[in-house]
Amino acid sequence: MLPYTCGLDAAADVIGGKWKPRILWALHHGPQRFGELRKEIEGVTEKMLIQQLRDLERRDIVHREVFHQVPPKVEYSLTELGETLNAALAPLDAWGAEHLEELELTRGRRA
Amino acid sequence: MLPYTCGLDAAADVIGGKWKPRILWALHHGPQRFGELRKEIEGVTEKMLIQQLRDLERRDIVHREVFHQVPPKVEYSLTELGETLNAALAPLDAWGAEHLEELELTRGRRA
DNA sequence: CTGGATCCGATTTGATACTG
DNA sequence: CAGTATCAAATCGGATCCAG
Repeated sequence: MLPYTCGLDAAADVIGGKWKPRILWALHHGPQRFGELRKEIEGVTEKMLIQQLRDLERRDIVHREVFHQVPPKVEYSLTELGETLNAALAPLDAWGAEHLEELELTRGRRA
Repeated sequence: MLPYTCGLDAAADVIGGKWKPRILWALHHGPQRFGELRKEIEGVTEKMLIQQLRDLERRDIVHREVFHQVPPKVEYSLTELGETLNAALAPLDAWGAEHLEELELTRGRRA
């Protein structure tokens, strides 16, 4: 596998995929339980959520904390690295918000 | 299809995929011909490059200018919207660059 | 040189049912 | 509640050949 060619390349690899931006965004507000994330991120299946969370955990972007209780409780939160990533993502979010309408218009059509 | 839930969501949709960030990055330096892009973006096939360029063109991120010559010449450049996107991408690039080493280390392993 | 068309395999995503 | 397992569908990426 080729090394990353620029920072953008590396960052894209971390946040790539359909759900990771949504997850990061959701965790922006503070630690969240699995079930809370599932409700907040509309349309995601348990499988995908777990898969993506595990991946972000592996990359040290999110922290997973298990509370040994009945019923079970697991909380996900941003690590320090995750916080810096989210900060770097903020301008992109602002850009998307600013151009939301035109982006909706040109969405998903295939020539 | 559900509407975008936040700006980040929308932006991710635009720059998503394996090659789009690389393309944006390459066009950062100014207008480029098709062949130049192909050389600069190591590993990309003609098909993928075309496909992604068309998509970015559709979204009004890149501009495509055809010079009716022999041999043919086509130049790609960033639109104004594309420029603003690239600007919003800059912090993300900086983040990736700053954490390049640790990101390389945790890359691509699947549990 | 630019780029369209087709075929194919790999990867990603999803629906559903099940477990501690 | 949090997570797993399995199977199937959709999408993505790449190789190759073809055309203006």
